[in-house]
Amino acid sequence: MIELRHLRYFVAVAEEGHLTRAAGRLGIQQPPLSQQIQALEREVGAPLFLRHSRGVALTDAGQTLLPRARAILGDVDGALEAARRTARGQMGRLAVGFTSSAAFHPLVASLVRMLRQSAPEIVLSLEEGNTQDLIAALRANRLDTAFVRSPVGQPEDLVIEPLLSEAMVLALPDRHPLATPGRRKPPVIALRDLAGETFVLYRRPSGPGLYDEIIAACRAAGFSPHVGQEAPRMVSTLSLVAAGMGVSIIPESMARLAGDGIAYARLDGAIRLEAPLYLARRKAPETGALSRLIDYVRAWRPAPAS
Amino acid sequence: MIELRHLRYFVAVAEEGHLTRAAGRLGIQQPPLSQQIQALEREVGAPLFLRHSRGVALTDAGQTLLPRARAILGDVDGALEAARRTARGQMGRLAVGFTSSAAFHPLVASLVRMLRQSAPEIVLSLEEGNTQDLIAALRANRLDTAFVRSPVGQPEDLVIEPLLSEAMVLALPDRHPLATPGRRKPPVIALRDLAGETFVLYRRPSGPGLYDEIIAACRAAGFSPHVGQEAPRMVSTLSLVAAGMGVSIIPESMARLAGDGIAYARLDGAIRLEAPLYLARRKAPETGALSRLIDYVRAWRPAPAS
DNA sequence: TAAAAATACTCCATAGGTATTTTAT
DNA sequence: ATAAAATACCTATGGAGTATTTTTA
Repeated sequence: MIELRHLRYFVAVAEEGHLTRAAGRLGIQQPPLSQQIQALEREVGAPLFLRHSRGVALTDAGQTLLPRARAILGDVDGALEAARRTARGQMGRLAVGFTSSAAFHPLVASLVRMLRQSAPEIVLSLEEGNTQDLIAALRANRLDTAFVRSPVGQPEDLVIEPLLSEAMVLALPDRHPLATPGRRKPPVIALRDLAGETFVLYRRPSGPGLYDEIIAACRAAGFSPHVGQEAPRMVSTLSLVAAGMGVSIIPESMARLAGDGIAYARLDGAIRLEAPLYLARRKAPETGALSRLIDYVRAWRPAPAS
Repeated sequence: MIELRHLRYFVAVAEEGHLTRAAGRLGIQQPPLSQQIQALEREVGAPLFLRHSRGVALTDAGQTLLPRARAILGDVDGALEAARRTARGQMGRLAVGFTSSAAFHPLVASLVRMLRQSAPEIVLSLEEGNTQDLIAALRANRLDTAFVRSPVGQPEDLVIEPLLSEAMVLALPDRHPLATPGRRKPPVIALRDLAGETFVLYRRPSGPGLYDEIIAACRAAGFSPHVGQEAPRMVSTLSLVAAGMGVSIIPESMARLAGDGIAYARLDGAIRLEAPLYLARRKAPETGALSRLIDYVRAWRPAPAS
């Protein structure tokens, strides 16, 4: 059975044109080298060298083999090095999912920037979806990790790690009486002032979420909100708000989506409305690129002036 | 030091997802396989498999390595097979030289056709030159073999093997009184009828050759030929004949170059004028493609109706 | 508890070392 | 006569085998 040793020895002999010198270079004696070359020739079924009294020269078969042997030895080194880089998280593929609202968070944007820059050999595939779908994709190994907004409990096979929590803000049509377009800083509005408003809210397909929290906060502020429209995705609420269908309460990071026709206001209420961000992943030991991502998002802090 | 064995075992384990099953497939026991995989992981510096209680699964590093390992194992097989094909003369490169007069011989044409057809992986390089240059190129390893017309003695380092000998024919301008354009078969002309003609002859840069033979044959026929022009290459004599500068005596195979303005005639004389064809090569053991060529030209016989 | 991998040890095949012979110029 | 490769023989590393333990679901 042929081994890399045979190819290493063959290349050395071809380069030296001399068994004894090649043996020296390889750190072995001439007789075992002679035997290994003979074993290789037996495997090939034809001589690779012509024996002269001043050394050896490649036969045609040897000339054919030499560049291929060199390439194989280089490929082996390259393959091992690629595996090492992958283990170090400098290479590989990483499938990251996120809910539509997380897509606008500066953490996600800066993560992508960091990976592109410091580990360009990582093939990043980003996938947007609702929390349900993302969790299913994680379980099906179609994603390595996902940024989600709802805790989803703590399933046996997954780790749902809280990363940060951000304030929620009020989004309202810019022609709305509560919007004050002239001002630089967003106004602060008390939650109870929204008692008469129509709300446009994102509702998770199943289970509790921000929806329930918002309802609860309004109740605590003394009114039961009138929900005029429920949106299937958090981004769609913004379109509906811009269209004047009502007001909405959204994570602060989405306010950077300063689309036409929308104004934002800070909220003041009895219950502070917070939108948490979680990182979900399988319990299986994180590998390479993923642990790099985890390290990064754990250490991440919002840029001071943003 | 990593060996192909490690890669073979790695691929088997990756494909089976199970050390014990992979060991069965490889015809070894599980413990040594476990050790070899560990040795590979030590070499890589990172685990390639995640051990579960139902088998093993590839890590990211393992996933990176797997296609590369497969490619390497395939390349090794391919390299050995290429060497074998080269040894069999089905592959490789072959540099063949020939004098300008041999270029038109059907043997050379059929040789090229045979190689193109039955061994397309042989890269043929053809080079034309005078005998001197061809011999020098052979010695300098720039050619593997050459078809020449003059014996050049039998140098120590070369083998000059006679292949065949062909009749020489008379080439004369087609308006010449001896030319009889109406006839299908070339006329037979006695050498002594050329006593009054002007000859255009190819003369080797050094040493004797066809030139001397032709002069000798004319003398035997009772006259000393009047040489009007000497040409540096045999093909050039034909141009000169076509231009009416005189008549020439050329190998039969060149008569197929039926250029405008030239007629051919068979010769009858006291000395039969023959043009031999030799194959020259180095004494070094012929390899692969060359021995294929040699076998072919030795066995070659002119096609019956040509 | 069961299934699989890892460890501990033993053995032997063979890579590699030493001494010598053969070969080719 | 010399330089190099091949052969013969010996040694010992490590690959593979057997028995057992450890690990994890």
